[in-house]
Amino acid sequence: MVRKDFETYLSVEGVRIGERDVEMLRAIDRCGSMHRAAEDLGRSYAHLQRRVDEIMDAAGPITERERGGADGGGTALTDQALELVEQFRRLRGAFEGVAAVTESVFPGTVVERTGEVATVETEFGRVLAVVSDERGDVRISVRSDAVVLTLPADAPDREQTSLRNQFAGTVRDLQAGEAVVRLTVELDGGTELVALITRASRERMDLGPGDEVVASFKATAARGVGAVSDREN
Amino acid sequence: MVRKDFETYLSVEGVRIGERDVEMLRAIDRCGSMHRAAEDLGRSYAHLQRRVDEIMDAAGPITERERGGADGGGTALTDQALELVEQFRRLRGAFEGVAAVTESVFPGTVVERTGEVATVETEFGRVLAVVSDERGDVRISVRSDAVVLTLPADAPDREQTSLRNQFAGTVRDLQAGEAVVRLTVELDGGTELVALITRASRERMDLGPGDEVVASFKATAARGVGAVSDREN
DNA sequence: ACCCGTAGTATCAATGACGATACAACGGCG
DNA sequence: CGCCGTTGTATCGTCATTGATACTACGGGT
Repeated sequence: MVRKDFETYLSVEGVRIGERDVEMLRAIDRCGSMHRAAEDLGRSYAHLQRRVDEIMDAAGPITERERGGADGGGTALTDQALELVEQFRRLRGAFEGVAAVTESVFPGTVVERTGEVATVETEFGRVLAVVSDERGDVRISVRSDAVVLTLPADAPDREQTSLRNQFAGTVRDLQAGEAVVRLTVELDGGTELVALITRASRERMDLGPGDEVVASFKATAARGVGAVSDREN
Repeated sequence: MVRKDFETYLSVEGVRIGERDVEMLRAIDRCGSMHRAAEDLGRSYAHLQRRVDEIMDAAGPITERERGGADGGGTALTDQALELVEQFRRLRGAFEGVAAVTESVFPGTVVERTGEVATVETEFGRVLAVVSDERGDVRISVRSDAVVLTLPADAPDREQTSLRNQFAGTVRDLQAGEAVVRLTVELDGGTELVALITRASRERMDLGPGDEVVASFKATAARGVGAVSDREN
């Protein structure tokens, strides 16, 4: 089975700060010196030091270094460096979220567009989605953690919310995890849309197979990509 | 300024299929033979062929090849390969969405947790968020494309929807793009939450600075990461 | 029988990343 | 003054990736 995978980077001034760099910065922070950090990570001091300099050149004052003295000196990270590390971890966390989540995919046709947002005709109705530059036939993919379920009686007025895409359906499958429940909702035309909601939400709404629900998602949570084959023959 | 960056992969049987591989597959599809694909991409046939074999070993029948004949033979992609390419593009699209979107970050403290979902105490109230394994002080980051805005009069009943996190606030800043508007909402305690909604949504709801709104987001759209420094001293 | 463009394989060279090693400079302390 | 653990810098060897090159095998046309 294919697994979604990724690598995270923060690019600044042409330098890409990756996982390895962040581990390096954390080791320096932890150890208080680049020598001990290098030893701790099992890598050479020379290249570690050179890499820190490269990052400093691009990203600004990331370290404060002292040499000589009773303890021989040392290197400390600046707050700016810690902020960088934290930003990296937030970004990686967001990517992990994408990689961990299943998505629902269905075909459609772009019928209108304004900038990046397009109206796509599908089997179950019109969907607003982010479509970068394709036109014609596309496949829409909706992150299942972006799908909001509402009981039909309480469905918000379409005019009064930024939740543009709303579709009625019935709950089919239900897989309970430790904290999160994976619900499959069948829309018109038989299209299946997966929604990820917390266990507590499912219990409060008392959802189960056969129940009618309204599934909603924002236009910015739906993305369209075009057909793939450019075959010449 | 730092830019969010990433590389996308699909891993199958220990082989990581990346951007370069997908470009290779598309070139084969486009050109009809590996030789012409190699030339088209400006890379050597030998390694391209070897790489295709590696991917075939891992991912199954990706190509159908013929040699000899009037045209000398050629290589075609199977539907399975096209599906793989499309899956890659969908994944990359999802990552692009994450990288393009701004996020709102605010500090909080984990007060309770069930599996990956934690209740986090913040300046403006309790937030349900996905927190992998941290405890104590964390920073919550909310993707701004996951924030749903509703007019207070029409705010959905908390009990009847899977939108767990709801906070009242007032619109402060408003930056209009071509198709998408970036709204800053000030919550209790002065915390600022950024929401990305379509231009049409903003017009329909007639939102502007000073207006009261309810900002909502799902627990699965909020992620917490722990403090970064493990300093020993 | 030969030609041609393809698939398939083996081998060498260039490149880049990185560890290993060596050495100078620094500065408080005994 | 010399010791020590740092920060810096330069150089060399190793390894992995990949382009370059050369070769064989294939099979339908001419």
